[in-house]
Amino acid sequence: MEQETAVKSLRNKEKSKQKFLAAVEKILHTKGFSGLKVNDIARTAGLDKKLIYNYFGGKDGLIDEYIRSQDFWSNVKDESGGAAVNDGGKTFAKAMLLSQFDYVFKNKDLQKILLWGLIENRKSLKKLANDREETGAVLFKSITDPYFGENAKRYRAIIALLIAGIYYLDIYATTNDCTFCGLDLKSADGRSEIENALTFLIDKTYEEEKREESF
Amino acid sequence: MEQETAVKSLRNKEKSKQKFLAAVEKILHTKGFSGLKVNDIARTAGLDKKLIYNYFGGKDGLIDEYIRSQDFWSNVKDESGGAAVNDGGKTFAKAMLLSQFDYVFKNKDLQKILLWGLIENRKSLKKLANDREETGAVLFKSITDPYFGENAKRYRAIIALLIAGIYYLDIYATTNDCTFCGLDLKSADGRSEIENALTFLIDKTYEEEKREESF
DNA sequence: TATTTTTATCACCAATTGGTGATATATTGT
DNA sequence: ACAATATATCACCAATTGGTGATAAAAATA
Repeated sequence: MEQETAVKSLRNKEKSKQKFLAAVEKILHTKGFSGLKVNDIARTAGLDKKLIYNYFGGKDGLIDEYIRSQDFWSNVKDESGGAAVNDGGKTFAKAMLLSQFDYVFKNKDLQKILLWGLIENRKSLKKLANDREETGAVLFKSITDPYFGENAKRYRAIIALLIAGIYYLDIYATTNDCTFCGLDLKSADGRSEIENALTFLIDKTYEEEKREESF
Repeated sequence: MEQETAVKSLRNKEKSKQKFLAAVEKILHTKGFSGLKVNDIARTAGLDKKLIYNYFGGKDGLIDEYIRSQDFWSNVKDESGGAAVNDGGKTFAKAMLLSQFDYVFKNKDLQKILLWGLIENRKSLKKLANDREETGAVLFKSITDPYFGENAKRYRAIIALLIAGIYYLDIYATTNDCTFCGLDLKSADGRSEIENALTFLIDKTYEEEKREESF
């Protein structure tokens, strides 16, 4: 059957699968998801396209497996691992938003995936969105919801707006060299301005709550 | 040559061009911009594809002319036409953000165009973005910049984040039935929560400035 | 070594893509 | 009615798309 140490052999199924997955990543990075054609993928991988059907059941299966193979949120999840949360998640929220703003800007593959999720209705993409929702849900339910009480939903809406804004601005900055609201989102100047706005808005959001809390 | 009242005739160049533009809109609405193939466009228009090359110089020319033909921002520009701006643009900003949130959600074609601008580098799309920038620049320069003084840039960053967030959330709500930060962006409940957050954040933004202004 | 199974390639398919030259038909002007 | 012109259709092209059956070659098994 199979051998555990089947690495040195020229014909290696696992290695070939990895080549296809790497090809998907490369094409996604260079041409975007509209350039993901079976012929191109096979050519990029240096293998025959028939193997895509043999190993993944087709183009869709390969793409789904690629998306599943990427853990796009792992690098951003535990940025401030176990930081102080006795402030209602204020410092955590700040750190999370700032790190997301930076991480998404640098990770062009993630940008493509985010965009993809806005266009195509692929199951594996929905699973990705669901994962992000579930990790967020833990944070909300355990920390901010009890802290903000009756205004918990408004807090969620604020975070939603800021996260979504971060996504859009980062993607916009990559594909468009035009400004946005007069800000150059590629320059360090423009980006620090966004960072200032993020911390400012979070500060204001918690400031209000503190006042209400002390009635 | 030509006649002004050339409407009743069966062969009418202008009418045919309009048919092509309408076909682009229909396909864009149903299949998205990835479905914009010359053969499909011609079939949808009920005309021969050769005319696309004769009249528009090709597929790109046709698409560019479609984008130019649409004035996507006209409906949202003068929502609060000449409203009170002696409050530093506070009420105007609120009205603008809320109307954008509603308008973009309803206008699926505009969503496609916004998405398109995040993917393809089409000149006509950049012109659209530039138009939005220029109209915004007038507002910023004349009203909010002098009002916020040294914090003018931060104000711009806040508006950028909120506008971008609105875009992303509206598009997300259309193509994805999943929640975002636990909010159902399709339901009236979830959407009013976002609206609350928008007004809240604008209030907070101006509140701070008032305090600083009175030193 | 011989055989079987796995891995990979090849040739080929129908359908679709963008694009064009030749031609037909309608409209206009004389 | 006639030619000239504008409008539209048609047949066809090469290149690319997704997809498959037959076959070759390497590896594992006997």
